[in-house]
Amino acid sequence: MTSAATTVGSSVYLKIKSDIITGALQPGKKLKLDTLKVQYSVSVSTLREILNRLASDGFVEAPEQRGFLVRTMSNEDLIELSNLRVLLECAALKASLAFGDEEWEGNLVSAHHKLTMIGKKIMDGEVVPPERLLNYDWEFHLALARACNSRHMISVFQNIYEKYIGYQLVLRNYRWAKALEEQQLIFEAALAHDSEAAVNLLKSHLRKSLSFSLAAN
Amino acid sequence: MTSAATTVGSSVYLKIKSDIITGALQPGKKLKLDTLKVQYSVSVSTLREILNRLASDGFVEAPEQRGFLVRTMSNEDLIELSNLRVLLECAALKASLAFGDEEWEGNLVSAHHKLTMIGKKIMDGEVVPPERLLNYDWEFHLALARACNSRHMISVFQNIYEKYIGYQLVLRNYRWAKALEEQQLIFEAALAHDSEAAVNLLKSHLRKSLSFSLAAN
DNA sequence: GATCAAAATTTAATCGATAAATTTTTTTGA
DNA sequence: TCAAAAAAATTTATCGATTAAATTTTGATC
Repeated sequence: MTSAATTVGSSVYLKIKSDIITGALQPGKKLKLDTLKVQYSVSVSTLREILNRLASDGFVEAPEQRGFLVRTMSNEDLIELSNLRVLLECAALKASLAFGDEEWEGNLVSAHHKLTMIGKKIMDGEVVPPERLLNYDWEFHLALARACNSRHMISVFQNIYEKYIGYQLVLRNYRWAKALEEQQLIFEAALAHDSEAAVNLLKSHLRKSLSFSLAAN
Repeated sequence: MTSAATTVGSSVYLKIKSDIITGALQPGKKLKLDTLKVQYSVSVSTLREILNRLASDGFVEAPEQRGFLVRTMSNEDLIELSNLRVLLECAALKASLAFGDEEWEGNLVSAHHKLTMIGKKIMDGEVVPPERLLNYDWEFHLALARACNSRHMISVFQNIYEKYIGYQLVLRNYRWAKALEEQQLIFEAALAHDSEAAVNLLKSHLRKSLSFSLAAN
């Protein structure tokens, strides 16, 4: 999801963020400095830098004078994040379809192919680490949005996506088969440069994904 | 724009952020730890926590292993931020008009009144600190969006607004008269619960504001 | 005079220690 | 027995110092 890091600070940042997204660090959990210090082999100062970043990102809450805790996520939050995702991702997709060139299409085909491959493996009962699948899911959705010509848009979208996705990662049996079908249709509409169809299919995909998560709760 | 802070960390955070927005710390400027440490009377560790937060917020760039610098802003950035503002603020306004109750309207009337008052003072040639005006501008736009029932939406919107507004703050003679007229019309349409008109007026206001900033560059 | 390498300097990243605040426990008095 | 106050323990916020990396300067060579 992000590139390799060279400093202690950024590698532990990525690790903790990933641990929050995957649920290894559970929502609401108190993040005590002395404990984390040992767990991640890092000093308090560096740890505090990391937790401050994560607080700004919205993965950690930081009530004044009483440390840090993993952000909690209500159904309300999930709905809000999903709505934001629809708003941002649909706008980005529309722009991508307007601006996208060969470079963009090539990247999209590649991302779709990888997602399909790993999807088949899962359907065949093969054991696949969930982070791997999530990564391909992200790459596909990023590929759709990428040609929108707006770094700021992509950056906001990525943050919202990451916050949203944690919820689904916990669901052990997500509706992978259905999701893959829907993504296939989005892909085809995008390649055909049928903007309206692609946007509607994406919107519907995201809404169904939300309903499933809410129901499975 | 934000409430008072109790710790050294958060008060200096607000100060530095404000200094970046107002241009007291100029775009591209290297933020050397030893220098800032003295300037803001704070230790390196606390300073680094602050700069990490600002980096996540997008006000500061933090290239690996080479410290921090104030983020630069190209015309391209300004256009992207304006487009995002249109997308987010219009969606929020539409939702506000659907959900908004008496509480919301009362707050909006108050924000509009304050903005109008200070606008008149400026037109009369009175000297008003730009941060004050900016604060009222923010309060008005926040009041429009507030009833959208989405904390996440408001939080993203605020971040984009703050990044965008820095540009205009530098312009000593902004088109205040015109802007106030436009905001008056938006206000009236919002109170009349004319969703389509309000959204279109807001969109047009934001586009004109962008054009002005680009031309004045 | 230009180019590269090595040394010196500056700057950033990381660490452990102290001070300030919060939370928990114990004590005291009704 | 309970509640409030005081004391102790834990935890956070802040600081200064050390280590490591990047940048600049110097000096040697072509």
